[in-house]
Amino acid sequence: MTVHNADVARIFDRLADLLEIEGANPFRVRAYRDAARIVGDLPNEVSALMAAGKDLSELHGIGKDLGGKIEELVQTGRLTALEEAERRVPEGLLELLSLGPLGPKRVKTLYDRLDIKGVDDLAAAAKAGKIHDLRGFGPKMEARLLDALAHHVKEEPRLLLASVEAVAQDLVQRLGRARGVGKVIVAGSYRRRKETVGDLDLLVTAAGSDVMDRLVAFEEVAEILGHGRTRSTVRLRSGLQVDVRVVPEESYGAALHYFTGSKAHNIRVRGMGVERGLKINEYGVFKGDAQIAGRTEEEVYAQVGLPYIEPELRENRGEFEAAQDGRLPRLITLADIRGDLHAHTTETNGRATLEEMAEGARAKGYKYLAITDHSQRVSMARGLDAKRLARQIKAIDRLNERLDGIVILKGIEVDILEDGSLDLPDAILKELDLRVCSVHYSLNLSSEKQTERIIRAMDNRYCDIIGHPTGRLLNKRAGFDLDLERVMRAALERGCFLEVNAQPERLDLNDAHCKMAKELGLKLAISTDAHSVANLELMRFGIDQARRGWLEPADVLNTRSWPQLKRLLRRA
DNA sequence: GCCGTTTTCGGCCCGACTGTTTTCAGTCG
Repeated sequence: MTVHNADVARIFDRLADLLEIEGANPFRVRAYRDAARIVGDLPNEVSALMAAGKDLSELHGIGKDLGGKIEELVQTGRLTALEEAERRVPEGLLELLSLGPLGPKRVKTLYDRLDIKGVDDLAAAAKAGKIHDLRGFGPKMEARLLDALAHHVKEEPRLLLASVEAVAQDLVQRLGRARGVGKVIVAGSYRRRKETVGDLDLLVTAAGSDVMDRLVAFEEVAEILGHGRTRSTVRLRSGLQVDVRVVPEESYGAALHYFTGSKAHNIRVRGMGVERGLKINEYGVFKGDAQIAGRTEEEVYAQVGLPYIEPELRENRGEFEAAQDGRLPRLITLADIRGDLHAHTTETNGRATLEEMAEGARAKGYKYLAITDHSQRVSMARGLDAKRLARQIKAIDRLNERLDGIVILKGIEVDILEDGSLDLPDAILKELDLRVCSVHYSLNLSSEKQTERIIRAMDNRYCDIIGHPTGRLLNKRAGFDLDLERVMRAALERGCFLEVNAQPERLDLNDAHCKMAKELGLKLAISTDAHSVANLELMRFGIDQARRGWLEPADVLNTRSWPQLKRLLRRA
C-alpha cells in the first residue's frame, strides 16, 4: 500500500481534531494542521522524497518529531500517535465536530458532562432537553443542534473557481449599488485564483451603509449565519457560503490583504509586524494606537520591509524568502499568450468546425492555433486514424492559404497506449507541426508503470507535449499515480514539454507542479483543450494556475511567436 | 510541535459575531 501526501494530510488533520478535543496545546494542534497543509501542497510524494534520501525535517514547519511520524506512516501505513489518540477519544466525537455549531471545547463538554459519544447520544440528550442546562450552552444552542442533527449532510465540496465567477460578479454589482458603498472586491482564495473555492469573501468599503441589510435580504439567501455591522455570513440556495466584511476606506489595503489570505501568509506577515513592534490587523498597521499604514496593500508590505506580493503567491510557499532576496517572479499574464496549442473540432468531439475554431482564435488576436483532435484509440470521440488525419492536414493547408494574421498548426492529441507507444504511426505523426500526447485509458497502473509508460512515449521523437499530465478531474477523480519529477527530468533530457490544461476541472499540472517544473528549468504549454470557440476563453484559468506556480512569460511555450516556438520543438 | 543575525526556552496573528454571560468563551476566518 502506498501512502500518498493526501493520506498524510488527512491523518494529521484527524489527529489535530482529536488533540483539540482533548484540549491539547493549541500551538501543537496548529503544528499538525500546518504540517497537513505543507505535505498536502508538496509537488513530490513524501514517499519519493524519502526514497531519494531527503530529510523531511528540512521542510519548514516539519521538525524532527513530525518528520519521524511521516516516515512511520510511509513505512508502516500506520501512525502510533493517532491510534493512541483514537483509543483515548471516542470516534463519534469527530462526527460531532463536523456538525456545524460545535467546536472542540463544546464537544469535550458534552462528553465530560453527559457522556455524549456521538450523534445518536447527542440527539437523545437534545430531545430530552438535557443540553440547555450545561454551562456554555443554552436554549438556542440546543435548538441549533437539533436542527443540525435533522439536516446532517456531508460537507459541500469546494466549488470550481470557474463555477462561482458569475455569482461572485453578480454579488459585486449588487452590493456596489448599496448606499454609501465605495469599493467592492472578492478577496479570499477567489482572489488568489485557487482552482477551487470553499466560500466567497467579499470586501466592501463604506461608512454607515445599509449594505449588510441588502445582503441578507437577497432572494437567493437560504440562511443567515451571521449578521453584524462589519461582518455578515449567508448561505445561498446553491449551498455557497458568502462572507461580507465592511471596513472604512482608509483600511482598504489592510483589509484586502487580510481577507485575501492565505491564513498561513497572513500569520507570517503579522509575525514580521510583531518583530518590528507593529500590530497588523484588518484595519491597518498600528504603532501603539496610531495607524501608520493600511490604505493600500503596498503600504502594509512596505511596513514589514517587503515589496508587493501578488495574491497568487500568498501561500507561504517561499514568497517571503523570494521577496526578501528580490527574487519575486514577474508573473505571466493573459496578454503574454500568443496562441493556443491544444484544440478540437467537429472532426472528433469538438462542437465547432476547423474554420470556426480558426476564426475564433484569430478574433482573439492569436498568431497561431494548433488543431489537435483525438486519435483513433478514443473511439468515443471518433478519434482520427491516419487516413482521416491526412485529410485534415490537407484541409488545414488549404485553410492557411486563405487565412490572414494567424497560422493554424497541424496537430494531434495522440493517445499514449498502455505500453507507452503512440496511437498513430510515425509516418503520419511526422507530417504534423505539433503533437500533444495524452493518457486517456489505463489510468490505474502503479506509479512505476505509469511513469515508465509516459517516459516511453517521450522516447518517441514525435512526442512534443504531454497533455493533461496527471489526468485528474477536480472533485471527481484524483490524478493517476505518477512520479512527476522523473517525468519532468525525462522531458528535459528529450526536449519534450508538459501541458497546463486550462479546462477548469482539469488544471493539471497544478500550481505546485508548475513551480517544480520552473525550478527544474522545464518549459510548459498553457493550453485550453478547447472543444468549442467559447472554450478558447478558458485560457485565463490556465494562466491563473501558472501564476500560482510562479511562472513567468519565458517559462511558457506559447508566449513565443510560432517561429520561436518551432525552434524549441526538437523536430523543427 | 516548531523555531531561532534578539532566542535551544519561550514565544507562537488578530478581531467579529453569537450566545451565553453579567464580562466572556467558543468558534470562525
